[in-house]
Amino acid sequence: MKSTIQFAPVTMGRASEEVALQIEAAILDGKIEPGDRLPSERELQLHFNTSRGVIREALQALKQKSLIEIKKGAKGGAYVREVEVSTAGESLALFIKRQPLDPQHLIEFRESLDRTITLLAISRGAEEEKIELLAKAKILETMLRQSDPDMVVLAELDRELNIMLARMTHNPIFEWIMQALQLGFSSSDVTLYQGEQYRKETGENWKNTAQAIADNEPLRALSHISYHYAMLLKLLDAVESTTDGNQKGLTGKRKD
Amino acid sequence: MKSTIQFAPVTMGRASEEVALQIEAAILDGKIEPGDRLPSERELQLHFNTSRGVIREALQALKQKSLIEIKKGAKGGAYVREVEVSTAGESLALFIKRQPLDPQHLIEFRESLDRTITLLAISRGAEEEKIELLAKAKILETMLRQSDPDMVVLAELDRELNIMLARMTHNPIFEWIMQALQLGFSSSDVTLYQGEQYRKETGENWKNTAQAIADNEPLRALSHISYHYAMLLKLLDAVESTTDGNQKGLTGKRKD
DNA sequence: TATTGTTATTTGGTCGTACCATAACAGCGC
DNA sequence: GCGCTGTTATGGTACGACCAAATAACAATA
Repeated sequence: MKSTIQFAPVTMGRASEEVALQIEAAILDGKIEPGDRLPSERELQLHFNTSRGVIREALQALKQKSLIEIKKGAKGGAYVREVEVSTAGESLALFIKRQPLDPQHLIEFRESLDRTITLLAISRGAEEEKIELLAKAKILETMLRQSDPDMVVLAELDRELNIMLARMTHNPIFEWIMQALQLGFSSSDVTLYQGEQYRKETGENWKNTAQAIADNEPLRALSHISYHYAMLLKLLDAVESTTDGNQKGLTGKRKD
Repeated sequence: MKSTIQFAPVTMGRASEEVALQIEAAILDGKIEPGDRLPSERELQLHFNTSRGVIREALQALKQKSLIEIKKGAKGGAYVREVEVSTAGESLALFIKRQPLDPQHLIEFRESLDRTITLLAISRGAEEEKIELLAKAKILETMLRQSDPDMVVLAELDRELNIMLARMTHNPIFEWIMQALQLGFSSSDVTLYQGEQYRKETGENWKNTAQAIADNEPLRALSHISYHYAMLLKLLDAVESTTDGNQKGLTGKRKD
């Protein structure tokens, strides 16, 4: 549609980066909007007066940043993506995966986050949201009572509960942080569920916490949260003392 | 050093993604460590039994994720990068640029974070750290009293204070989050300092808060923090009412 | 010996062309 | 109208060549 978009020809440095920067700037400035399709690689190749490889590398970079989405075939090409919460979370998740964290630090952070979120959820969350949260918590608890629950479904449900709670703050930043955390730790959290006692108490705690939230009783909710994390810490100590510490706990890497 | 690293040849789907995934996995599993250099593009081309373009696109993706760093010339190549905090911050910055956040949400998040961090800093921070924090806070306050302070230096000092406080929790997660936030919002924070009243009160508040921390008086510290953010909100309201709301406040984009 | 200038080699960066794979579309025949 | 088939636009892959930069090896010189 718009041939008015000006691309300066490129000569210096890493050409692909220049191209990527120019396109990124165009997107950030809103000159190209989400849903728009930018010219085909062969056209861009002409616009920028460069080779197709350069264009491809630039597009690859933008795709990595989740700025664009690339489709094959006719009418394919690079489409500007919509902004999503999860988008930003991925890199944080990657970061978390690489940096082995002390589980205690993680727990401490999560507890503080949970407390804040819970308080906000109580004061801001809609009635229906609280009811839905409670319902889901009850489902989780029921599932956890079973002798041989499906770990994957379980982890997913736990994840959903956390995110739902974060969403109830009606503050996207908390939702974003929570999503990132879930993304980063989802794989390791599963292992925890294997402890039977942990399962049982976790289920109860979720239910109790959700109940307290539904009843608008912040102190009771916080109390349950504290209990939950205290238990987690205790469990962690037990695990660490048995395995003699050559592992990194929650975020540790497991051998294949 | 280790030629034992096995790369499976690639045939299906988007080859470059496959390559990227395999290398990423190798890095994440610790099979290749930070500082290590992976084979040259031409060698990888053979390992993966693919074209050089594919390899280049894969490397480009990993570079974008800040997993590797690419150098030219002899002894050049792709080197596995050290993990850095700023890495995670960049995507947050991008996220914020595209999705202007409601300043109130931002303030809310920062306040909750500050409160948690402050409490932890009081209980965990070493004496010297507290003294240093107080010293820096006093410097900031002094600078802010001047009629024509250097905004850039000021913002930098403010940033340092925040990060130092976060570091005093002795929990790297808080430090990371704070760094990411500083990275993401640094540009917009500067504008705030232009309000004279804000400057003055902010300086005093930092000094008071640091003093309270040094004195191990959590409640007093929290009180100052609350006051600070309350003032920020008030100021924000004023700004928004005057500009008639066509801007996004803290995170809004400014015209060139 | 130490410093400096030169050459060679390695390695990423770019270019160009050809070809393949796929997704949408346009006809065509039924 | 339905379904098949070819057409076409477009990304994905493959070679092959050359350029540019960084380093190393070596020679020349003070």
